[in-house]
Order: sequence, then C-alpha cells, then structure tokens
Amino acid sequence: MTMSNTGGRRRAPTIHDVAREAGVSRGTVSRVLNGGHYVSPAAQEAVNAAIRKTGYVVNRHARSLITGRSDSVGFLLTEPQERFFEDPNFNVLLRGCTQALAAHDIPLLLMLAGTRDERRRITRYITAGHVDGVLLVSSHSGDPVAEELRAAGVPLVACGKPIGLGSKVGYVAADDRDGARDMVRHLLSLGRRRIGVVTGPLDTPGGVERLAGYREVLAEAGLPADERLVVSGDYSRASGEAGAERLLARAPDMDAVFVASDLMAQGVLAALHRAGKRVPEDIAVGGFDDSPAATAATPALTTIRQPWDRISSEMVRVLLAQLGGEEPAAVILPTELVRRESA
Amino acid sequence: MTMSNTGGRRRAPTIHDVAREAGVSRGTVSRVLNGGHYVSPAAQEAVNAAIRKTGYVVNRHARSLITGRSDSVGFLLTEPQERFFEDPNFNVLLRGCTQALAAHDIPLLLMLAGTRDERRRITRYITAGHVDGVLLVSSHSGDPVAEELRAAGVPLVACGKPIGLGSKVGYVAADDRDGARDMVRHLLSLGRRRIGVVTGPLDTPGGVERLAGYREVLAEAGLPADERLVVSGDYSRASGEAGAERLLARAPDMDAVFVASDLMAQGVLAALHRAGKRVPEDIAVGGFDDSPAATAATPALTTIRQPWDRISSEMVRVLLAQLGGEEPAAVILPTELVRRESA
DNA sequence: TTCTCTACTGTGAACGCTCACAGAAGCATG
DNA sequence: CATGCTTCTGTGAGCGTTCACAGTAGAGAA
Repeated sequence: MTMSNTGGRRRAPTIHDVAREAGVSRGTVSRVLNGGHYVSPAAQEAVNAAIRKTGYVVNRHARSLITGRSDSVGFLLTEPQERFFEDPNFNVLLRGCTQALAAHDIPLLLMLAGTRDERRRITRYITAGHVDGVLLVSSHSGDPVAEELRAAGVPLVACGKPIGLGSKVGYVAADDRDGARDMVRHLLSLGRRRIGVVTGPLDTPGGVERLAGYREVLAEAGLPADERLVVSGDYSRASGEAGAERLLARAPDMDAVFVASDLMAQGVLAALHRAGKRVPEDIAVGGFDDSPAATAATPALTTIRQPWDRISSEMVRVLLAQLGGEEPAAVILPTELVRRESA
Repeated sequence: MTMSNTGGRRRAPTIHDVAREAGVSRGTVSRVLNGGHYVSPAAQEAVNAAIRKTGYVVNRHARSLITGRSDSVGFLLTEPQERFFEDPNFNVLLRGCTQALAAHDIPLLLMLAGTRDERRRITRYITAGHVDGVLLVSSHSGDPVAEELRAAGVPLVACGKPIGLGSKVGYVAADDRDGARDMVRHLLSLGRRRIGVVTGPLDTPGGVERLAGYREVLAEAGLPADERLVVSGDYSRASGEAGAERLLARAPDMDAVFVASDLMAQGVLAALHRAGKRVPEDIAVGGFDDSPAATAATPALTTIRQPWDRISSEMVRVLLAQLGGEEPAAVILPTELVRRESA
C-alpha cells in the first residue's frame, strides 16, 4: 500500500479532489458514485483509480442534506426493554436485521422507547427524517408510536402482525396459529388428552393466534373446551412458573401443557419440578420459539421453531422494497416442530 | 402521483421558518439551539415559542456537514456475533449504553464486524467520520480493528481491558481478579479443598485475571497448585460442559469448581448432573457474571455479580468525556459475591 | 461629550454533495 | 445542409446549518 495519514487528521478528500485527480468534473465523479450511468468507460476507470488513490469516502451528511434520504434505518423497541433483552429471540432478530442491512451498506440505529418521554423524543427524531424507515418490534396493540409513525407516512415494517393498524404497514410474522396446531397435534399423538395451555398476552397477535390454534385442534379432536386448562402469561419465565402453579391447582389431572414461549416453558418446568411431576412421563411440555432457552432447559424442550433468521431478512427486504416505492407487504413464514425430550 | 394530502410529507420547517416566525435572524435561532448564550430573554422566548409552533426539528445532516461532528456513536462488535448475542451480559450492556446515550440525545449505531470484509468496510465507515466515537466490545487481544481505530485517532472506549493496545484507549472493566478471589475464598470457607477451575479464553483479560485470582487465593491458603484442576473454555455453555467432563476425568476427588462465566457454569451443571454428582453436596459450583443464566440454572448459581449497568454507563461517560477533549480514562468497578444454591 | 466595554443581533460565506440543465460530440435521418 | 437523437460531460445553484465577523444599542467612565 502507499501513503498514509502521517500523524494528525488531515482534511478528508472530497469529491473535488477525486475529480481533479481523475481529470474530470465533480458531476462525473458523482455519477460514478451513483451507479455509473451515462459515464464513458474511460472516465469510469479514471474515477475509480482516483478514488482508490485518494482514499475517498463519500460524506453521507452532505449527500443526505441534498437527497433528503438518510440511508439508515431505525430498529425501534417500544416496550419496557427488559422483556426483549431477556428474550433470546430478540437477539437473533437484531443480529439478523443488522447483518441484512449491512449487506446493503445501511447502518442500523438502535432505538429504545420505554417511557412516555422517550417515545415522544424518538417519534420526533424519526418523523424529522433522520431515518428512512423503521423496523418495529412491539407486540402489544394500540401502540401510539406505531400509529403516529404510520400517520406520518414513515415506512414501517413490524415484527408480528400489528393489531389495530391499517393495511399501510408491512409486517413479517411466523405462522403462529399453524405452529400451535402442530404442537397440540403432537401432544395428542403422544396419547395426552388433558392438555393445558399457558398463553402469551392476549393483546398480542402471538398470544391470540397460538391460543386459537390450540382450541382448533382440541375441537377437531372432539375434546371438550375446559377453561380450567387455560391460563395466560406475559412471555416471562416468572409468568410461566405462576401459570403452571395455577394449572396444577385447577386441573391436577393435566397430562400435558402447551406453553406459548420457551422462556415461559422454563418457568413451567421449574414449577412442575417443584411439584414433584416428572417431565415428560407425568406431564409433557411443549414450548414455542426454539430459542436457546429450549436446549438450555432440563429436560430439553420440544418446541416450535420460529424461523427468526428468515424473519429478520424478510423484514429488511420488505422495508427496503417499501423505500423503493413498493406497497407494504405482509409475509407469513412457516414454523416447524422440533422434537426433543420434554414431549 | 397522489396529491399532497395533510398526512403526506410537507416540507419540513427550517431554521429560516423559525426565524421568520420569531421575528429574529437565523443566527439568533442557531444560538438558542446551541445553548442560548448571548441571547436576550425576549428573543430566547420568542424563538422557543416559534419552535413549538412550527414543530421545528434540527436537521442533523446540515449541522454535521458544517461541524464535522456526527453526534452519534458506534457500538462495535468485532467477533463472530453468536458468542455475544448468546450472552445475556451483552444484552444488558447494549441496553445500558443505548439508554445512557439517549439521555444525551445521541443515537447509537450498532455495528457487527464478524468477517474480514465487514471489518474493512466498517473501519472505513468509522474513520470517514460517520460516528464521533466507538464503544468497543471485543475481548480478544490483537484485534486489528481496535488497533486501526486507535491509530486513526478515533475516540474509543473498550469493555474490558484491551490487551496489547497502548494507553490511548479508554476502558471500563469489572475487577475480575478481585471477584475471582472472593469466589474462591467463599468456596474455601465452605470447607472445600479440591477446587477446580474452568477459565475463560486466556487471550482475554477476563480469562487471565480470573485465573490469577484463583491461583492467588489457593496459594495464600497454602494449597498446592494442581494443573489437573485447571481447564479453559471459551465462555460458551458447550465449553463448560466439556470442561467439567475433563475435570471429572482428571480429578475425580474434586469437591468444588469455580467457573469463569455463568453460561459455562450452566454447562458444568449439566455435565455434573449427567455424571451423577449432586450440587452443592458433592461438588460446589461458583459462577461469574450474575447473568440471567445464574437464576435460570438448577440449582440457582452462586456467582460474582459484575455491575453491567454501571459498566455501560461508565463506558458512555468516559467516551463522552473523551469527545469533550479529555484524556482516555481507565475505570475499574468492584464486583460482588451473590450467594444462591450452588455453593 | 466621547470613548470603551459588554451584551446582543444580523449577514455572508462556507460545509460536500446532488440535481437540473446546458452543451458537445458522434451518428443516423430528413 | 439542417435536424434530431443518444451518449456523455461540465457548471451553477442550493440543500439547512454553523461560524466568523461586523455591526448596534445601552451603560458606565473619563
């Protein structure tokens, strides 16, 4: 390699320096930078050589100032963050989105908006155009931020079907209902007939859909709907533990339980262990997510795999398509039963 | 094209609009925006009113273009990401940094640089001035990115003491050695005398220091240094499992084991369980981190709490100080023994 | 009065880029 | 010959800010 910054920050090379070096005008350099249309091969090559020689890197602020685009997208969490950061799925999602965006050379801005004040500040920031679009991770319905962003016309892709928002927002989700059906059918196939369920929050699509899948399969199988077998949690480990205790108290003859998340299932396992129940001999346990928590649990959890890697890449794809002018799309991805020890 | 409706994007108000509305000049508005020095109370108030009325939000691109600052910082991961995203500590750290920065209205750019190509691209991006500073999470020594950034004069704060970098980079770390000493002393106080250790990677400061603390306390207690009791892992659950198996094979009379991370300790517990050892009756297990994995484990882990919330806020504080012109600082934070069931 | 000092205010000029437009060159068509 | 069309190139303007500088007004001192 040649040259180096001999100490101290020198003035960074601009498009002018490149133009002079290549013997062309700013305009031509700019055209090369932006796709190279209407540029002669000779000029193209001269410019590329000059860029390499000068070490030129485009100043995104100057570019953004005139284009109005920021060439960055936000990753927005609108809930008290503990829940998410505790959730291994979230990590996979965040990593996947960062990587998918990096492939397009687009930086990701991580935004947390747990409190009212933070929400206000971040809404302002976003609507002011500091990001081109938003990847939204907020399960609960009636999220004021989502509605405001939608109203402001900010391109938006949610993770999970947003309840109560119009069709103008794209989303990517796993097929929750179908996954739940698969799991409950699996439990039935093991000969279990008193199957309990710990649902997610019922103001989230995941909570509602997984419960619906559970009910459908029981109905198909001709089993009675017993509300003593249904309790709901909030996806946290603690709520799984509490849920299992309530189920045991209300239906001591339960022989299986479908838990709407692996983290809750960990709590369920702990409660069953304390109650002296063997898993899967006495009670089979089925989780949902196939998060790291599933393999970390003892016994290892039979669960429903959500394709988080594909969910993240699809979210990015749909958002970028929207930035390119396409209409918001809805994408539903299939799930998969993963059999381990607990059922 | 659809006509511009009320919901559509109208031209955003600029500093000009605010100035006109307030009956002052751009300059005065700018001064209000930047601290309000040399502005009369009347003008101050008029400008604030105009800002509220117009809904003005500063255009950061225009500002950055002239100031040369970007008013954002990067959060850089230079390792294959799985390790980090699997690690609950990492989440706490990321969340803490995001929040601490948000309090200063500074967005955080999440950057992953796992592969060589990504590292090149991201180094370019950073050295081009697109972030003002970098929070670095990379435990291994000899990280080329860190060295390049340091050489380019990019303000840098590492999490954990960077091995092999000069004193020009700030860092924040827990007192690893002292924490390890506390844990081993605790195991001794329980009457254990054959204490094994599963270390972290020995090219990381955490790996080295925690092992050193272990050795110091054994020496103080007059116990022999037995290399059969020392194995090293890579902080992953799987490596903990493998480490415990090797320890059991080499030292069947071991009555305690100090594990340099909770995640590895989970693996150790699983291996001990399979080997028919009761914890803590047969073998006491001590972890390190006090991550969620500690309470999720069965039995719950006795561990060393690292003050991740303070680590993140200190990292941000040190970085911002550096951006303000101060010299890079090194901060060591105290740890704390958390007693649970495993020891 | 006149001068100085302080507190405040307005005005060009950048910052580095893209965009619209005007033009040039080459070549086919009228 | 002019006329058009396509491909390529350079130029001026301007994006929304901050900064340096040149002012103005009012108070106090000589």
